[in-house]
This record gives sequence, C-alpha cells and structure tokens, in this order.
Amino acid sequence: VKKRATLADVADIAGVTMMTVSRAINHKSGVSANMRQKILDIAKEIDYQPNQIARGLATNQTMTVGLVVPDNTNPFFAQIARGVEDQAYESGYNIFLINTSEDTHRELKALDSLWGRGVDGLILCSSRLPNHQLKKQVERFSATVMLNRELKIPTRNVISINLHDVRAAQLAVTYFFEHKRRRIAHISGPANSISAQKRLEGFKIAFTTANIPFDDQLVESSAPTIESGHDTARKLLTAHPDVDAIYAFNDLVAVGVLKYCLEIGKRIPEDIAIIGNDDIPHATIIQPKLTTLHYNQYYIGQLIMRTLVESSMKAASPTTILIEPELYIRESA
Amino acid sequence: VKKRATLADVADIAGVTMMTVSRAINHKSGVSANMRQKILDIAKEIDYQPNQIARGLATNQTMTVGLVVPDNTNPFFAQIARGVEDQAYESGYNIFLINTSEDTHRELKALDSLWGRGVDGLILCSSRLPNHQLKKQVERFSATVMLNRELKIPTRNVISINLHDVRAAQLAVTYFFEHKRRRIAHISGPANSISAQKRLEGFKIAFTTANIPFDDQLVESSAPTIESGHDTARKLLTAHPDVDAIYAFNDLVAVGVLKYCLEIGKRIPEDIAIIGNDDIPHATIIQPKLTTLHYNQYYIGQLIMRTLVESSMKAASPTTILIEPELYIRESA
DNA sequence: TTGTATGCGTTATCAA
DNA sequence: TTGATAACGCATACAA
Repeated sequence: VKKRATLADVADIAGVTMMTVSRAINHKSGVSANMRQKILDIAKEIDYQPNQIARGLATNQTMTVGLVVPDNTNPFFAQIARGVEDQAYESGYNIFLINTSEDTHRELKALDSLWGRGVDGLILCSSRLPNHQLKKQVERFSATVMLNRELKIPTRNVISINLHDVRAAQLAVTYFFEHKRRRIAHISGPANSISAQKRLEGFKIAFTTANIPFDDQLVESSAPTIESGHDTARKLLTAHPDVDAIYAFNDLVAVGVLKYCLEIGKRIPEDIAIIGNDDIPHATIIQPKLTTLHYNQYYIGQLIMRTLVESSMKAASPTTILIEPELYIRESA
Repeated sequence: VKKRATLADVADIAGVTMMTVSRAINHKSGVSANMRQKILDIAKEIDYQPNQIARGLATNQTMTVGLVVPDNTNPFFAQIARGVEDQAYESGYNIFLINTSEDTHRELKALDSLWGRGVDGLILCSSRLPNHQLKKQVERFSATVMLNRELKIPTRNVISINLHDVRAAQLAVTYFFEHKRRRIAHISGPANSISAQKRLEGFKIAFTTANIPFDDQLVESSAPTIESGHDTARKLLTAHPDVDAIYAFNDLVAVGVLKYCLEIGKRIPEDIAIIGNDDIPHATIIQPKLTTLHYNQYYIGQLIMRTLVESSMKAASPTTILIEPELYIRESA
C-alpha cells in the first residue's frame, strides 16, 4: 500500500522546487536541458504520474469528455463509441461512457454527473430531451457535439452532426417505387426520437413527390431492437397481409422484420422487400443480406471527436454537419 | 458564459460558512433541520452542483472506475460494458471506457492514464500483459477485477472472474465425439490471449480423456473477428479438406468460418459441424443458427461491477470466481 | 533559469 | 450546531 509520488517528492530528490519539476514534466520552457533530463529520470525512477485530479482543479481542464448514448450494445452506437474513443486516445482524452436507455430521466442524471465532473466536452447522441431542457443542459458545457439532434436556434459551442434521415427514407421509398412495390409500409422508431420523426417525414415526402397516395395505416412504431421489430412486423402484417415492402427504422428492426417474414413463409424479396437503415454488421450476416442505408459509423465517431476538440480551438465552427446516406443494395430488396 | 456556483456562493447567500453547506449537501449530521432545508433550497435555486474534481482531490475518492476492453465493438464486450455501466449507475459511479485493440502498449498507456485519474477501481478484461508487468500495474489500484485473466499468486485487492474456458472446449469436443465426428479442428484465438490458451488446452484434454489421438495440424490461430475467422477457415480447409468439425475461438470467428463453408458449398452440419463460443446475438441471426457455448454477458458485467464495489467494503473476498458455460445446441452442430 | 506566493473547490480536524 | 484552519497536488503569475 505505497503512496503515490507527487511533484514535491520529485522536487525533493532533485533538490529543486516543485515549479521546476512542473515545468520539466509539462515540457515547458524555462528549464535547462541538464535539469530537465535529471528531473525526468528521477520521475521515471520513482514512478511519478501527474495527478490529473489536482491538475484538473488547478487548470480547470480535465482532458475528459462525456459520451452519452442510448445503448452501447446497439452496434450502431458501439461503432460510434469506438471511433470516438480511438480519436480521443490520439488526442490524449479519456471518455466517460453513459447509457440512457432512451430514458430522459436517466439522460438528465447523466448530464448532471458529467457536468459535475467538469468534462471538457460533451458528446450527446440521439438525445430524447425536449428542446427547452436540452438547450439549458447543453449550454453549461464548454463544448458539445450532438448526433442526430439539433437546437432550433444555433447555440454557442454546440455543433450538430446529423445523418440525413429525410433523404434516407426517400431513397428507400423511391427504390421501392421503381421496383413496382404498391403496398409500402414503414416501421418507425420511438416517437420521441428525432431520427424516427425525420425518417417518417422523408417517407411521406417520397409519396408526395411521386404523387402517390399515402396510407398512414401502414405506419407502425417500434422500439429499436430485433425483438420489437419482430413483434411489430407481426402486428403490421396481420392487419395488412398485402404489404409488399417495408422500410424499417434501423437494421435491428429490419432483422426482426426479416425473421418474422421468413417464419410465416414469405419469400424475400419476391413476396416482400425489406430495407433497413445504418448498415450494421448484422446486415451482412443475415440471410438474405439486408439492403440498407449505409453510413460509416466508425468514421463518424472519429469525426465527432475531432470536431469537438477543434471546436474549442477555432473561434467559429460550422453549426451543423450533414452526412449523406448511401443505399447499399443487397438481397432483401 | 456564466461561472458555476460553488460552496462559497451557497454559503454567502445562506449566511453561513462553507462547512455548514458541505454538511448539508452531503447529508451529514450536525446541521439543524431548518438550516439544512434552507441551504438545500438555495443550492437548487442557484443550480449548485458539487465539483467532483475538488471533491476527489480532498477525499481521494473519485467515484469513477476504469473499464479496459480489447474492443467495445465486439458484442461480447459490448454486453459486458453495458452490464458494468448499468450497475455503476446504480451505485453512483461513472466509468472510463478504454479500448486496447489487444495492443500491450496501448493497454499500458490505458492503465497509466486511469491511475493518473485516480479511479477507485479497475476492470481489466482479457489483459494481454505478461505476468510480471500485469502484477506491477494492477497492484497500484485500490481494487481491481480482472475478466479472463488471473495472477499466479493471489494478490491483495485483485479478484478474477473467469469463464471456464477449459470446460467450454471440452464440452464442444465431447459433443463432436458423440456425434461421430472424426476430423475435429480448432480455430484458436490470439496466441497471447489467456482464453485462447485455455480453450486450446481444453481442446487437447478432451482428446486425451477420450483416448483419441490428437493431431496438432488441425489447430490454426485467428484474430477474434469475422474476417479473420473466414480467412483462417480457408487456410485450414484448403490444407485439410477432410475436416468435419470445427470448434472456433468465439462466435465472431465461428461466423466467419460458417460463411466460408457456405461459400465453398459445404452443408452445415451434414458435411461440417461448427461450434462457437460466447453466444453473442450474431449466433441466432446467422443461418444456420450457431451452436455455441453460452454465457450471460450482461449479467457478468453487473457481477463484475458489484464485485468491485463490494471488494472495497468487505475485508476478505474470494480471489477467483469461475463461470460455467452452457452448450446451446442450435443448428450448426 | 529558478523560486515564492497564491488559488482551484472541497473535506478533515479541531475548536467554539 | 457551527466555524476556522489546513490540506489535497498542481499550475499561474510574478519576482529574483
């Protein structure tokens, strides 16, 4: 149970004051080359590691960022998290990971605790908070990047990175139209998810654009999981057996849908076509392989983190970044 | 850009000293009920949140733990992480997530930074560090739980939670024997992975136990990914086309193997049987569904975190916890 | 190039 | 029940 070495310990041994050691450790100027080397040697010798807590208190900089996601188990967010963490590692940051389970109460608690910990930045994915609360929460942080969510009015130090959800849905539906699908359904996401709302919006727009009547009976809502997708597909297809195409909120839901269709003996895509969203690894594992809207989540994760650190350096940053989806046509549609 | 409220601010308004406020905030005794309520009201009023950095410096307790995994994108670790985080949330802790990519250098850096941040506990999954380094690293932390790794000599404040890897391999191979498989191969994991070593050991033991000659030509090593599993299967089956059963290091590898077998027209399980390890969601998504050794990773994650917080309270804790696998027979074997 | 004094926000300890 | 003082480990600002 040995105590950790401090600046003072190193200073004592080196026969100088803490300040000289501090300068040497932090590679600041004002220390002779000899002295610096001597100090560094001693530091290594006695296994000195700067106490980041103390440093954080003194500088008001913690070199930490908070990463808040609905569920790190969802491959989409797992990839995002990995990209964020890798980039954070490159930049010398550590990340706090917090799950919200899409629960606003838990999200609030998450933001409070991150705020209390003095993180230098916040990464908030798919926030479920109502606008006024969100704005208030987010303004406290010195920098934040939101994924799939934006504030009505541009706010200091917050940048939004959004998947182009409206376009995604349009691409899917248009593809269905082109392939003569007549009864096109949508299994949407949670009602309080902005992405879900946008995709539903794009879904409707596609009908309007093509001048085809839209039947809102063919829209059902599902939780973003395989199980829920499966159950919702049953509900939908029981009520409307003539549906011949489904655009699912995401690939998890799509996998559930696909499984259910297979169970009831539908041929895919002959009897029913399915398009998912996100292109998670599941999409290429399942048979038939899922046609889906593709994003490079890992890259997006890196982008998020890079944007966050750069936002504190540059004065003016873009307030919104839009990421275009790409339709990956595989076997399910 | 408003500054955050401090204890002093609350104290000023309340007309008392910081200590009284501190006691009230921390629900400690020694404050009159009236005063306490008044202080709490003021705190809420001016949106006071304790500065955990300062608190950490003063108490030497940060209410944080470090979670180090090879890859949070691997569904196995994603589930573990989720269990850990959920339990941490319950207990009031926040977690630092760090990936190592199975790189010892990066693992070392991860442990250093966590140590510098003064985490109250460390969760180290599948460490790749050699024994002497590992021991040295881990001894610095006030408490650590390791997953799938143990120290030769029991060490103060470190608890190991291990999957029973030897048994897992034995169960797989025994199942193959019972089903008249004759040419049983093993696609092992990374050489420096303890789990990989244990599973290989169990693989061999199963042959010895059954009194059947073991052919080490039928063991190949693979990285723990789908792609690598796929490539390694090609290598193995090209050299040994007569293999009729494969036990894979984990489900990711097994999925790769399965895909390759399908590509070259093998029927599963008629021509070749495949057993994986871990039972990640992929196992039930792929066709045919994977027969595999099952663990409840989410539960294990919770167990890890619970064990960690309890270890600091109880004087004596078990030094090792062993978790039994269960063979889930599905369609691939 | 090196040193001194001071403060970051909180809690521990001892005194009133 | 409340308060004064010191301490946690480091960095900033200024002085030598």
